[in-house]
Amino acid sequence: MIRKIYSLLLKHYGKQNWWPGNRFEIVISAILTQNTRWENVEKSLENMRRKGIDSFKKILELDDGALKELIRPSGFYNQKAERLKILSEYMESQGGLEKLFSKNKHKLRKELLALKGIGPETADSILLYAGDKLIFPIDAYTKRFWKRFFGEEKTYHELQEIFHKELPRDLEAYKEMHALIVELCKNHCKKRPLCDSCPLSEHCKKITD
DNA sequence: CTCCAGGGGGCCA
DNA sequence: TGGCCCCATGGA
Repeated sequence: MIRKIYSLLLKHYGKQNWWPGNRFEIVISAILTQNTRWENVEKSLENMRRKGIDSFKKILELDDGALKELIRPSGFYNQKAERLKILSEYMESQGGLEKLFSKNKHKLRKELLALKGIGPETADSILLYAGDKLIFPIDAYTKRFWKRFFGEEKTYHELQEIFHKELPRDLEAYKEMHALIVELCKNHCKKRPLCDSCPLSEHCKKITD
């Protein structure tokens, strides 16, 4: 069923091509986008580019006030500035992204989760989109989608196991499916589902709370 | 004006 | 990953 949904969503919305940028930007935007609209994250990324902040080393060289100012559009800038610093120190201690992502993915995931400000979704997004690891991130949209579609609430781990078991073992499928579910929910899985025009309407249970 | 976004930490029971 | 509150900007 997951594969069927994937193919329906792909046909309806097309390829999303999330996070086509470089690994550095993917990693920092994983923090910046926490509970924040992507358009606001782009403003912050543009601020960083304009100042030539293109490495974790340069983030560490910024004083806290300057960093907060650059990322202000993404909201929660006090805590996100602190979290970017912590993440940058970790990244610098690892000797570069190549070495980092050559580690065992489960070991790396544990290390990321141990950092303040990195929870399951942020860690898994970094591993999938920056590290090209076959790990499927579960976000609020995915939980909402599952509840609408199958009528049951599942935990992060339960949902992740389901997608890992049923999705094609294919990086593009993982990356696209996560983005496609977000696109679907932005349009159709809100509090009041708009089942009629939903591309999955024929398969949806039409849960209305 | 209100609502909420591509979460996570801290704290509590 | 229990539940609740907090963090903050900016678009609709």
